[in-house]
Amino acid sequence: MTKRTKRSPRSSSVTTTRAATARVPKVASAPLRPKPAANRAEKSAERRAAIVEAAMEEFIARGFAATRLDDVAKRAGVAKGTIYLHFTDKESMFEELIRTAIVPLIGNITMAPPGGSVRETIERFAATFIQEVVSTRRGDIIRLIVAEGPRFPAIADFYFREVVSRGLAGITALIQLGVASGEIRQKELARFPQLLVAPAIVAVIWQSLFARHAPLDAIEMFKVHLDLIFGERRTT
Amino acid sequence: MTKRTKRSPRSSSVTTTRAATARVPKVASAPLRPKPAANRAEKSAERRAAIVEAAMEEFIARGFAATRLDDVAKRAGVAKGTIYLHFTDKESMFEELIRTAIVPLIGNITMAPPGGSVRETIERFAATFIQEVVSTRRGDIIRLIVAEGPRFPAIADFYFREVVSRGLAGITALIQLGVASGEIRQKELARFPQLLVAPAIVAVIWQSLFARHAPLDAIEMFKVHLDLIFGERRTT
Amino acid sequence: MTKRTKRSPRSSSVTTTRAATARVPKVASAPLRPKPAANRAEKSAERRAAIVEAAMEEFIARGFAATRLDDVAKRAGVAKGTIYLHFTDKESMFEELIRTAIVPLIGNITMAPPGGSVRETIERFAATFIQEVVSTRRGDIIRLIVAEGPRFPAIADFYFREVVSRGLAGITALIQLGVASGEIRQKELARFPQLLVAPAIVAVIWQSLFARHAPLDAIEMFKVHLDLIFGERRTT
Amino acid sequence: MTKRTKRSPRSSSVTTTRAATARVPKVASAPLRPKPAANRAEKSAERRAAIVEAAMEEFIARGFAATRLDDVAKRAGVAKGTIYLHFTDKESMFEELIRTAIVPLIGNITMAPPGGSVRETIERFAATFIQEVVSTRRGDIIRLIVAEGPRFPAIADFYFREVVSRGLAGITALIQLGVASGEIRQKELARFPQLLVAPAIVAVIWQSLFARHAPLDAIEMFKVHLDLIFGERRTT
DNA sequence: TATGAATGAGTTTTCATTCAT
DNA sequence: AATGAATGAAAACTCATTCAT
Repeated sequence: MTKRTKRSPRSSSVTTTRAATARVPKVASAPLRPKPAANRAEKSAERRAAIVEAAMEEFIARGFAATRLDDVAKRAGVAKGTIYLHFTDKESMFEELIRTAIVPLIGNITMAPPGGSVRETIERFAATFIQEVVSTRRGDIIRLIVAEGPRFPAIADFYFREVVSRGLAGITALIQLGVASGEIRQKELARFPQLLVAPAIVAVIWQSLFARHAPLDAIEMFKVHLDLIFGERRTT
Repeated sequence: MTKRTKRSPRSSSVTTTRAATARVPKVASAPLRPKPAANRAEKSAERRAAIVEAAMEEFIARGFAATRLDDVAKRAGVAKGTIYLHFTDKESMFEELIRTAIVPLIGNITMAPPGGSVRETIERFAATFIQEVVSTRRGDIIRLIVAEGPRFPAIADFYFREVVSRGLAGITALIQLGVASGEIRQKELARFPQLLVAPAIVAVIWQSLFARHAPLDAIEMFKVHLDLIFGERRTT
Repeated sequence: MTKRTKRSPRSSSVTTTRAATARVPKVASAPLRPKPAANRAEKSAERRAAIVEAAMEEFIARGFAATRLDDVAKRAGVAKGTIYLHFTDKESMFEELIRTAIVPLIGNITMAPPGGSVRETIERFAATFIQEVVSTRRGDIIRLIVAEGPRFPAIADFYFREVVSRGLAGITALIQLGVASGEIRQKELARFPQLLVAPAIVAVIWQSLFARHAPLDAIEMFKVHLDLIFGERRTT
Repeated sequence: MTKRTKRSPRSSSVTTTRAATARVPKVASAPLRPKPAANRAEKSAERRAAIVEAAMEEFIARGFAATRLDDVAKRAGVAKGTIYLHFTDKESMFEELIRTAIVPLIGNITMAPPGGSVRETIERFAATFIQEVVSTRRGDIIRLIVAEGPRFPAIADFYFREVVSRGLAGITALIQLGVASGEIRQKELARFPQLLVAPAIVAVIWQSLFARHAPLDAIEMFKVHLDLIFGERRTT
């Protein structure tokens, strides 16, 4: 993107739609049919999923510019040309990948069931987030966005719009709930919902950069963080 | 190799004038001219500085892999080959840049004068950090480290050793001081000094990714953060 | 990397015709067409052969260091990148070329049919060698080995192992045969089989360096040489 | 040479002259004056000799194209620019070097004192040649000429004119002398004086390519060779 | 004269993209 | 639809040559 002079029409909306419909849950799909008897569409979808999976791994491991489509194809078990049957080019592939990657995240986030106290809700959400994101490959996606965001404004924009602003809105609501119920003393916290998630972000970064030097217990850290906000906790 | 065409005479249209202006004794010449006419060593140092500066800009803007040394040279106003007089190759240039970039950061961190309460000390340090790092180009260096760290383990290692572990050690000491003096109620905080700096990290990331969508008052956010740790502040 | 401008459509002006001509079952297609239309594997082999041929010419004409792969590609009628589909890099290409170049030589050498006297056998071999090597491009390969050997020890090693030591062993055997049969009086010759081939080597060198100043009748020279060894010959 | 488009006037005659007058016998010059008190001209001559010496080593080790003037300068202990005070460019430096390198060889060759039988004369000459050339760095110069000759026709021409044709003429005369005196039975040998020196050439090549695999006693080999020509020798 | 930093054309190598099969 | 050989623009790196000091 940075330097590309003329970009052929990429129709990001179309591409995104395609991604949404094509994306087949990798593990769940297998049992549906006996392996060999997959039809055209299914096979194509499988191939696409393999490419997406492989590309994700490579992009995470090397970043956008250093990733070779050759490697992606090899890892996905398809020919290089096949990638171009599913994606316009490397750049749009990357953008689409990042976009589709966060779909499940949003699902989990908004799915947070509302029962119990505000602290419990947040704790539950945090536990999920840490287990699903910080400790997994998805954390690397966040790092990837941090890494490539400046060069892919479209991604930063999309991410801000679809994830960050929504997520922070939800957190703000929770904080206000907590303030109203007296669980949270610091009213000002609602002005900076980022403060609530900051330890999670730091945990994500820590895992990919420094985990091997000094492992970090993200859950425990987050609990201490919540103690700062809600006051000393009683149990573990 | 054998193919090179003869080099055409460079800019100096009148070669004969050389004899007139040149021939100044090396060492004695320095005092003769005031500022603009630097000697060889100085000029070389200037060039190197220009390369470092230009490379920093390019690396920050594009990341390691997507940065072209051609562009670095152009931006620095030197020839491509000149870069190789100062750095072995692109990779070691990058590593050296990252390393030298944090030297001033360390300076500022360790320079923190010890007067006043723990909160005041931290507040002072945070203000400096935010002004000097979050709001400047140096914040991008942190983002760059986050972005390229996994591909440059040497950098992550160096950074952990020289900056992170030292910084966290200092912060831990401060926290323990605060706990001892009663300023900080949460003893557990000392186990996770990352919590103290998390908002600063988040601010850095926010600035480079989302600032244009929603500006963030990092200083104010940090104050609210400190209120969580030290209890409600009195003044603004 | 990110900078690439979109590739303009290559030579094939009418892309639509592709659908008509394509879609032929891979394996079955071969017999359909006679000679000019080679299949993929054949075409690749042809290309490789063209590269080998072109590279040989260039290496012989310029030596290793001064040869440009650009020229090799141009001469072979392929794109620069195509070379790298067949060879790892310039150096290994050179080494492989030299290695494969001598295979036919070895074939000819060992193929020497055993009939007649020792002198006749040697004469026959020498005639073959001179016709096939000294007077052809292959002689230049020998000169190339002499030229580049010191910088490519692997080549010198290989050549010594596969060609020189074997060839000299064979010659030694022949000499001993001749000594035993009384054809050769000088028993000591078996200690220096190099003496037998020395004129051929000198002829090779002479051809590439001095032929245009003074042509050399290698065959006649070799006959005189054999007269020294076997005694005066009867006919011319 | 091969590709160079425009060559600035190199005035090879002038250059050669310069070389002839500038060339100071390296070892003999030192005792003439106490080391530190060398004057301008002497210093310059010393520098030039150092460059010639260093260049020779490098050219022999790497060939023309692969030799870097940087390395030559370093080895000679001068600055890179200094080379250009003595030589027009790399190419003319190479040509001049090759030319001046054989001057002492010619000296030794023509200096051969005429006493004794033809065999003795040749034996004496061969011994000198093997000791002075085959076993020394000068043999590599011959190999260098073989290696680079085709790319430097001027060198091949010069060498043929100044060394080869003269040398062969001398050898032819010797052979005719031997034939006349009855020492040599093979009259035809005079038609191919190359046969006489072939073993020496082969020895030179063998030394640089295969000596480490199988050492070759060049003197002994040459004696056997002479036995072929003159008949069995009596003593060693 | 000597120096060596600077230059930039030239060379090797890579890799996104195309297209005949 | 899938393949993967072929392409060639672009990028890293080299090094002969220049020239200010």
